[in-house]
Amino acid sequence: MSRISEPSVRRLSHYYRVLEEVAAEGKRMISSHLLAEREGITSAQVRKDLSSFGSFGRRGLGYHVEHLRDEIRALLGLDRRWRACVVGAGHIGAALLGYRGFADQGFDLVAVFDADADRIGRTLEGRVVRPVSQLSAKDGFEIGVIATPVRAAQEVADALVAAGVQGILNFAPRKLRVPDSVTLRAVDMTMEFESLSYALTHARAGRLSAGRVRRRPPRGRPRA
Amino acid sequence: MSRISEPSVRRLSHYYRVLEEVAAEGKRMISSHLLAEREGITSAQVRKDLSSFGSFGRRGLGYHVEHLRDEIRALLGLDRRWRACVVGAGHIGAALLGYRGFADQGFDLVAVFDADADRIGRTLEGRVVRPVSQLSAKDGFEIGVIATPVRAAQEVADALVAAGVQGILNFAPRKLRVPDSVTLRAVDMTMEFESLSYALTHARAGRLSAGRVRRRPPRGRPRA
DNA sequence: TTTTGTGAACGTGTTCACAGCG
DNA sequence: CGCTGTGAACACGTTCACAAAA
Repeated sequence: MSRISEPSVRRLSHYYRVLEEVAAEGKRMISSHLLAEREGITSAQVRKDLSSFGSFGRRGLGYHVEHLRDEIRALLGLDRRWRACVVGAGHIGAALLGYRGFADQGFDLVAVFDADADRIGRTLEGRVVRPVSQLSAKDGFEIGVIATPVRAAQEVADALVAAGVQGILNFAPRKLRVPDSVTLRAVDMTMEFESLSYALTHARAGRLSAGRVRRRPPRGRPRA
Repeated sequence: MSRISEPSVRRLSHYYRVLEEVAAEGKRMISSHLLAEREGITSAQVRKDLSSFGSFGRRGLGYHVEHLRDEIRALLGLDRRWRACVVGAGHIGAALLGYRGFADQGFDLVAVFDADADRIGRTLEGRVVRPVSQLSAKDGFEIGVIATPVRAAQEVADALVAAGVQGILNFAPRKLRVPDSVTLRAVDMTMEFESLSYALTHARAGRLSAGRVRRRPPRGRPRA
């Protein structure tokens, strides 16, 4: 297990979901081809990804569903719980706090902060909104989620770093600067809309890059 | 302007934002180096990206801020308005409908649909929630946004396609199947959390791929 | 001199194709 | 035979480095 590419890690998340589904269906083994099919990628890609982490499959048989699922869960760090806080008690903050799926995956959004005096003290999805000035290391947050307006985002990022978070998930449409020791991920909805707009605008002019269409492999046996 | 890569289009969105800021600051010209600095990429990348769309710069001077901004706006298809609808009147739907930024970029979220009888008829961010069964081609939606629970996502995607949308933005954490003629983009918050979790889990073991750190170019003149 | 535009070099991720094992 | 694991080939995106233009 040497250097793992980021796209590979993202695919791991997908494999994990498929495996959860397949496990629920009661299947015991799954082939790289079947795993790939649900994902829209090639079976070679699946095998490459998995083999870069270890030898999880059995030649001639495929992968043991539950075993592989557990291995991936551990690889992704989902076999533990993460303490996270949300900064920004607006619409997005509320949406995040209200979504049960995160807790199911081990992400506990245990606190909400906001700078707006009108919001402080009110309850949002069961958590009392605290003033952002109270953000400190003694709460032991490992992850900070930024759900503020753009103008506040960098300032909040700095505060989160000062509070000792190891990772930040940023929902504000702005590139943030954080020290190398802090991991940053961004969800940029505005950019996604714009990327869609670009694709639609250029779609009829020859289907340029309008959608990352991925051909399924020919599926027949290799010629010659 | 031949084949444009998707990463290149996404960077275009960033350039656009920087140019809006810089234009507001009253600057007339900007160099590829300055554009790159705000973005954390190399100036060569900026020039490559821009030159793949046309010759917008002037050697020795840089790029004219307002002109380049307008060119990119047109390239991204932001010089027009898009009719979009949101399916799913839950937290995420509400967050999207409540965010003014989309309208500012030309995306009009003109309607909300939901399958839940309790929600239908209620008002959400100024729009009356309509039954998802009413979704039809006569509303002329160009873009459909899926903000439903996972289990409903594929069904809703099919309905949107039937209603004639050209593009779909999916917020449900599930791979969707749509015809090639429809462009699909996905915002997967769950995956983003998991990617963060992976990075944090493996961070101390040698800083593998924990954060896509991009070095600024050496900045000195080329040696030799 | 400054800074763009771009072919060439490079690096990285994906696909192929087959050896190896069950 | 079926299917994984993997080196080799390939495709693609990024960076370099320099000629051309202002």
